[in-house]
Amino acid sequence: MIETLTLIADSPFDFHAVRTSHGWHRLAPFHDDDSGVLLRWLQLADGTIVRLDLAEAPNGVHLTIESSAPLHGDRRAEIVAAVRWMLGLDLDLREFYALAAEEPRLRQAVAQRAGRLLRSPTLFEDVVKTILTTNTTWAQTKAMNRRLVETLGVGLDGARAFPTPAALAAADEGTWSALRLGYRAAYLRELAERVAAGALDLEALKTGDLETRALIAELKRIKGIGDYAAATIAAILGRYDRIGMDSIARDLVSRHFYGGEPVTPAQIQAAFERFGSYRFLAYWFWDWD
DNA sequence: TTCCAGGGGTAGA
DNA sequence: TCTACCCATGGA
Repeated sequence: MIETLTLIADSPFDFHAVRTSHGWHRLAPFHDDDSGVLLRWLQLADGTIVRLDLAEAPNGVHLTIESSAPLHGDRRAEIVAAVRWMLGLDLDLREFYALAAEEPRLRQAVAQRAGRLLRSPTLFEDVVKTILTTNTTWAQTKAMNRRLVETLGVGLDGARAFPTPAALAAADEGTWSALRLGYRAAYLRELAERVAAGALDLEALKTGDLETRALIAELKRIKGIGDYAAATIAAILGRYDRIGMDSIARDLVSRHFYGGEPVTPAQIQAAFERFGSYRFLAYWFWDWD
C-alpha cells in the first residue's frame, strides 16, 4: 500500500538543507543515495514497519509512505508527526536568521536556508547515535550503527527500522559482543533497559518544558553522555546555547579564532558569544573556508 | 608499537 | 572544579 502526502514547513525551509545538515542522513535506517530522495524505515507504535520516501516540495516535503498494513488515521497521524519532527517543519528560526544576516560567514547558510538539524523519530535513537559518535571515527560510528540496526531492528523487505529500547534490552551477551561497540555497549545497554522499563522517559524531553541548563543536566545523567554529547543532543532538541566540544570544534575554532593555539571549552563558547542562544547554529553552519 | 578518533566515567585532590 | 587514568575498537 502506497500513499503520498505533501507537508508544509514554517518558512524559510529547504529540504536539502535539513537532509544534509549533519551526518545523520548517512546513518541507518536513513538511506541517502544522493538522488535527492531521503529514505527512512520506521517502526510504528503498533509494530507496523513503513518505508518513507522524503523529497523536496515547494516550502515543504513530499512524503511517500509504503506500508504492509492499511494506513488508518492513527498510523497516518503517527507518521506525519514523526516526519514533521525529523525535519523540524514547525521550527521557527527567524531570530537565528536575523543574527546570521549580519554575519558574512553565515550569509551562505542564510541563502541556503540552513539551520534545521535532521532528527531521528525518537530521542532514544538520537541519544544512541550520539553515544556512537564519541571517541571514535565517523567510519566506525556508521559501522557500529549499521550492525545495531541490522542485528536488532525489525525488517521490511530486507531493510530494517531502528531497534526499539525493548529489543536492545532483550539482547543477550553474545549479541552485544557481536555488535563490537566497545565500551559503549554497556552504556547503551543500561540506557535501553531504563527506557524499556519506563524508568527513563526520553520522549518527555522533547516537550521543551525544561530550561536548557536542566535539560543538559538531565541528559548528562545518562551514562555515556558528557559535555559534547549533551550539547549535541540539546541542539537536536532545539537548544542552541552550547557548542559541543569535540575534536572537530577544537580544531576549527583553534585555527580560525585563536591562531592555532589550543583552546578551552570556554574559548569556544566565547568565539560565538554574540550569537547568544543560537551559538551552536552559528558554529555549525559557519563558513570555515 | 603507539597514537587517537565528532569523549566520558571515576577516583582523588 | 580540576587532573590522571582507564576504557573497546580499528585505522594510520
